[in-house]
This record gives sequence, C-alpha cells and structure tokens, in this order.
Amino acid sequence: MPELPEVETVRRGLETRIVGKTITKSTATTEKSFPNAPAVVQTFLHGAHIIAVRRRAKVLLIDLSTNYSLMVHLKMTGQLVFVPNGAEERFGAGHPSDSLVSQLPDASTRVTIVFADDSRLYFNDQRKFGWMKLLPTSEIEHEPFFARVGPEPLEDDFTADVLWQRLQRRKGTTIKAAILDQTVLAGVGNIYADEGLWGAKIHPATRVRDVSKQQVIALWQALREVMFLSIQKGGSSNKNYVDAAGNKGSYMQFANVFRREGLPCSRHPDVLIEKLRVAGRGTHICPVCQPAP
DNA sequence: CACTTGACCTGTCCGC
DNA sequence: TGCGGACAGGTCAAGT
Repeated sequence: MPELPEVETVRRGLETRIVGKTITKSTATTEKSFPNAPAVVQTFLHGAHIIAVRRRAKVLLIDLSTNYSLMVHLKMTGQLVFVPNGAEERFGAGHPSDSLVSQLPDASTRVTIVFADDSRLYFNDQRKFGWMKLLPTSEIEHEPFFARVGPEPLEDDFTADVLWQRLQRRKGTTIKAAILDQTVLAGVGNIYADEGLWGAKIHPATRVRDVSKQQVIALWQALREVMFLSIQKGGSSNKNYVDAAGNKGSYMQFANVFRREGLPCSRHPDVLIEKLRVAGRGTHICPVCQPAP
C-alpha cells in the first residue's frame, strides 16, 4: 500500500478538492470496507460538510462538520479517487498517459461518496484489506492504533536521537523489521525501508543491537530523504497506487533497489541488485553497499 | 514483553 | 492453454 509519501500525496490532492463540499449520500458494496451501521452513516455523514483532510502515519482523517471524522486506511491496494462530474465523466481523458483510472466506479469500488455538486469520491480496494469508518473526532486519539503509533518521521522534532531511542525497544530483531514497526516510527513500509537501508548502507537483516549510532544517523537521514523525494514525485506507483486525481506517482523511476533485482546498483555499475526475504517481506539490496552482517 | 508467523483478499505471474 | 503455488505497498491476532 500506500506508505507515508503516497498517503500524504492523496491527502494533499483531497484537501484541494473536497474541503468545503457537502456530502449528500454514500453507498457501500462491501460490508467490511465501511462497517458503520446505516443509521450512523445517515446521521453523521450524509449532510455533513468536509472541514479538513489530515494524515497520521498511513491513515487519512477526513473531519466533518458533525464532529465525526472518516478514518481511512488504504492498506495494500486502496485508492481514494475524486471524480469531478460523476459517472458520465470520462476520467483520465486528457490526462498524461500515466493515468490509471479510465472510468469509475469499477470492479474494485467498495464505497462511493456523492457530493452536492454531483462530484464523487470513490474508495477502491482490490484486496479488501483497507477500510474506512466513522467515529467521533474526539475519539481518534483513543483508537488503539493511534495510541501506540510512533512519531512522524518528516516532522522537525524527529531527530536521529529520537530514532535511536525508539529503536531500543526492538534490539533483538532485524533493522528492517524494526523500521517497519509502526510503533517505532510512523509511515515506513516495504519500499522506503529498502530504499532507506540502501541509502544508509545497512544490510536489512542486521540485528538492531549491531547497528551503530553512526549508522542510525545515516538511516535517519536516508529515510527522510527518500520520503521527501517521493512526496515531491507524487509517490510510488508499484501497481495499484494512484493519487486523489487518479494519477500515478513517479518515485519508482528514482528507486535504487526496490523492485530492481538483476539491475545494476547506481553506486556499483558492475554489481547487480539482489532480492532476498527479511522480516517476511521481499527485500532488495546491493550486496556490496550492504554486506551481510 | 519481544519476536515470528499466519491470516485477511483478489489478481497476476511463473513454472510445469 | 490450464493449473497450482508464490507473491504483492499493511496490520493484527495468535503462537513460541
């Protein structure tokens, strides 16, 4: 799924498109994608105005005038796509060739939200791992996930020292598993874990206790660099991901290891990127930059 | 508590 | 071409 840069890109796209709009109705085709009771949806979603679109970790928060919020997790294949003029609009026409969406709704559409001007927001999710739910805005901070999630890595107060401290709770596991752990820091997923570890020249299977302070500083810097760059490029479209306008991101053109097995390392043109399995996930390394621990 | 593995789903790709 | 298995951006529950 969408990791921090992709979710942030969606957030920015939605912010400019839906804030101020009024929701008139919604339909859900898959119970688990939007499990709230119909009465709750009727009372707190229909008729509400959009106040703000926020992000925490990989979760989107759409604040409503009813003092409820829509909490959305895209998981692996979720999309939130805004379409200006409803079903007749040929979406994607006139877009650059990188537009994935031709017409919505499609077979993966789980929820449709209709605004008063007949524009729509589609929640598409091929694998049905994602979900959206309504809850009182004041209860967000008490959600179990938010009560445990770690700091935002792109905030100014997220220093290398903070990362070092947060890693101490996972000394026995691999550095890759540790940075994927959302309670250590928020927002890193499989793509940026691999890219950050390559940037810091750390093998993903290195035990946290064996990672030096200097390496943690390099990792802190590399993770922030790759995620800032990815936001600039509109995120990574490995497969399903598109932004709020239905367009793909271009970060994968700048990736150094992710999904580049068999291709040369940009630091060592005669060395090929290898793929292995670490923390139960496909993992990509340069065997020279990142020697086995 | 720390750590690992399987489960949740659908679709695609790869080898036989 | 068909079919089985592995794998895919994330998180949780349950196991050790």
